[in-house]
Amino acid sequence: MLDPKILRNDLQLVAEKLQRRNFDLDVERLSQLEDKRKILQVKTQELQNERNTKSKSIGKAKAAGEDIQPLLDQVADLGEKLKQAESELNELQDSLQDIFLGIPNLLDDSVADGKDEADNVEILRWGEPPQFDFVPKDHVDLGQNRGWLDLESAAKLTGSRFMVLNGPLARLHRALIQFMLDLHTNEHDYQEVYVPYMVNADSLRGTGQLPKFAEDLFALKGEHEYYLIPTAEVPVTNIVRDEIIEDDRLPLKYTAHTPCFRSEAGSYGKDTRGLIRQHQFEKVEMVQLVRPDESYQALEALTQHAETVLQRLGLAYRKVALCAGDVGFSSAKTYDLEVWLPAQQTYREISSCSNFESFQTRRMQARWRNPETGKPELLHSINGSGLAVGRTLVAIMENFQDGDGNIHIPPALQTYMGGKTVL
RNA sequence: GGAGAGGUGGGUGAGUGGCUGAAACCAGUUCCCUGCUAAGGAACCGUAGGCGCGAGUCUACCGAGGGUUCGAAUCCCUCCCUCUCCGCCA
Repeated sequence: MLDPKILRNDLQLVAEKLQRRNFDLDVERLSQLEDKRKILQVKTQELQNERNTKSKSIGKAKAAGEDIQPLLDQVADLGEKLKQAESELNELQDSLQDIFLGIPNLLDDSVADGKDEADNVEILRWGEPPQFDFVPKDHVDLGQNRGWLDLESAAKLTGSRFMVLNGPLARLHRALIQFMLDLHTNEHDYQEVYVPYMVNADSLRGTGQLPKFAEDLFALKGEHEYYLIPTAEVPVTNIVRDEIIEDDRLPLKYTAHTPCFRSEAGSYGKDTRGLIRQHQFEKVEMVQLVRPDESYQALEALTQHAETVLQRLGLAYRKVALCAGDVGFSSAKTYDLEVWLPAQQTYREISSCSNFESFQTRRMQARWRNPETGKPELLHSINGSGLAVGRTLVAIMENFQDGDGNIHIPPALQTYMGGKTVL
């Protein structure tokens, strides 16, 4: 959510900035509602004031043993008027809130203009895409040839966009998770957390998935209104919801491995082959909660932490800064890391690292106590994948295959594979 | 699932219809005293919002939402959560 003060005072400016994302803000309607709100709020508060004062004087009169009936008569119709004013005001504030919750974050000035992913800005490339003296297979062929990947069973068990892994591939998948968690906790100073895989609606509102993106989520049936998490970002960031963090605890750096569940509504026909786009996938996530003036520095560092995973594995990748049209709803600035996939002869997203500034923390009232002012102020939140495990598995299979259908295990993972060097 | 207890400001914890936005203590900030890494004293010290150039002033908030009342932290209802005991269980 944007700062309501900016929305009140600089509505026109906000609208202009949002144009960069192709978001049309209904300035007219918003300022009309806002004007109405002001009038109604003043009126309501005046009525409340009147009620409070009169009630107090009734209390005093009663204590003094006076007849309070005349005073009671005075406030006879006040209650009705007040009740109506209050409910009108509530209604108005609810609709303002609905509008506010639907407005995306303002972009950082460094974000380039652009319409879609074609306009993203490449920052760097790392590593050389491998050269093969044979036609490289894709991960589906590689996996199915050895019986490691069983999509038929997954379809039987559940449906499309799920996977069953067997034997060594299942182990490699697990090894990747351990490797990533160890790297971030041992070398990057993150605290590992284990969190629920189901969350309530408040948490999803906090990080921005609700109310606007409900169709991307799996909602549970039953007595609880719970949702499967689409990313660890949701439970981990919401740890600080409604909290005031003392300065000496900052920055908070969390890492967590969780499954992620996405309905992938609206992506029909996209990436239907293989493991690139699944309803359920594993991810190791990094989340930081930092002082506002440190958040862009933290974004660079966090992105670097994700890059380190790729570098240690020896996977070629490129880093791109998303353009205005491609940055997500809640983010002010986003870097994507894209790993080289030989079968597709292209770079594919494997990590997304964003600075949300105070967009999420305002929704969840996550604050810190600024020692300079002594006052609670909003934190900034940063997160990024480090990395998406399923896609990393795909990248390893495809990049480290040989002509005989073997997968060579990167040295960094070998200790996690019991010393094995080849799958 | 059954029985009971409870949810109050950054923390601990009083408060059972008006004088309580909330005692006291701890933490914090400022000042005083003290010639020294101690101790003592005083003042300030919740969050959000409205109006006002401003000093200021008004409103809301005591788990959440309803209700009763001129008036609710306090009474009633529903829900959520925590703790204790019993049952069940990976």
